[in-house]
Amino acid sequence: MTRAGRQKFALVDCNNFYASCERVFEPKLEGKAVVVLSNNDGCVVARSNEAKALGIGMGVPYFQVKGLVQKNSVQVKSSNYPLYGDMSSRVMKIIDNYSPIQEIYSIDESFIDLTGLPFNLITHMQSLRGQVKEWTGIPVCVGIGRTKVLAKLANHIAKSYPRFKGVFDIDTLPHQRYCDLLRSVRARKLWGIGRQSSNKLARININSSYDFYRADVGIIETLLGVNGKRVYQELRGHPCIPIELIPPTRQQIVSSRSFGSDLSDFDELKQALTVLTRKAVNKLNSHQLAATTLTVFIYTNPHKKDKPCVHLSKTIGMTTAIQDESQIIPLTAKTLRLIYEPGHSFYKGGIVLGNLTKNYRQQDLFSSTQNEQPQINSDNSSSAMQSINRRFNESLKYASEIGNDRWYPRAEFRSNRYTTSWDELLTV
DNA sequence: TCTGGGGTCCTAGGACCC
DNA sequence: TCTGGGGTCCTAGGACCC
Repeated sequence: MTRAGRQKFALVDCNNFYASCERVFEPKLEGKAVVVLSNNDGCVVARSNEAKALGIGMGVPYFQVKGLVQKNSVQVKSSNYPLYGDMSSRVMKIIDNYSPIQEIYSIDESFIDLTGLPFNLITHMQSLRGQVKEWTGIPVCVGIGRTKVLAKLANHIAKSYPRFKGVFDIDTLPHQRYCDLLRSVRARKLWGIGRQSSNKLARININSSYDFYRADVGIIETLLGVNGKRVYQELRGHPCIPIELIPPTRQQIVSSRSFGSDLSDFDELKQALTVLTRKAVNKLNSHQLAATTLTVFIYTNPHKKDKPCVHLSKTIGMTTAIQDESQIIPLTAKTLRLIYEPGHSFYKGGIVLGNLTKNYRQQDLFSSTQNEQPQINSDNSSSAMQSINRRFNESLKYASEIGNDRWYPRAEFRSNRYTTSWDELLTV
């Protein structure tokens, strides 16, 4: 028996989020098959229901479904992250009004804590759903359960069966019906059971969520480790994964891209990596963090079987944490120089700022301020540069950022940044 | 021709400590 | 001859998520 004060979680998940965002600003897409592509127009990362029905899979390379897309006049969009990010924050703000505790789990998902709320939860969540739709145009579904894994599963059911009108509480099922439901859902669908884990489970004849539910906990832990055990316990109604009220401080910041064209030339690579470094540093500063490691990497295309697959990377450590672009950008160039090998065509590259700490000034034990050239006050010059760039739309650049734009990712089907750029407002 | 980007956590193994 | 036990920290790789 569970103890009194049983918890209650809801997962609010936007339906086909990127595709839905595109529809808000282009209503003629309503009812049509829509797909949204990843950066560089590489893969399909979002599909409307109509596109799913055509058999366009999640994550498939775009070129593989181009024929299908043309034959069925599927509407294609490049991804437009400024737009999705802004729409996301609007949706999240509304959700926040429906519970005292909200965890923003991803760009299109929120967990909220409904424990002890004096409402009919189904009605409460129906009105959330209605308000998000009315105020933002984004359709959402809500799954309710006494653990996060169960709320996730309930959300899957809410999305799959229209008769629930977008809200489903899995705890309302009698035990027998709950077992029937588990039998109809593959274990792979459970939150936390990925491809490798489901393959391992299949080898001992665990295929459905019900098989998983009925399995021995010791076997699950041996096979899948503590994470698998947590999923197992949560599926049985024992909460193991708490709501994260405060987002944990991040441990690393990654900025990487696959390039619009393969790059061999050192200066072209340096240009691309400089721009990516500045993106990462902007993020670092916006979180008020500083980094003590920098990783630079460049890769050749692993899908080209006729050429060697080359992964070049190097991590360097700093004696003091740094957060200034005038320090980090030259380090990227220096590190790239160390790893660069001519003669390869690199299709992707990037940098990682790691071992992040709160941005406070720590003295370098090994540098003496005496007998040293006075340091240029890089702090002031780059903060001036940053404030100019904030005001004038990134108009100041480092010389090493300028060159040709061959590296720039493709985005053939990009919609406007309707909500974040004055030049790109929707005109009616 | 054409295959994303950004994260986290866990585990195993090695180096090192007393 | 006979070679413990317990711990930390770091790193690389794997797995998962959206």
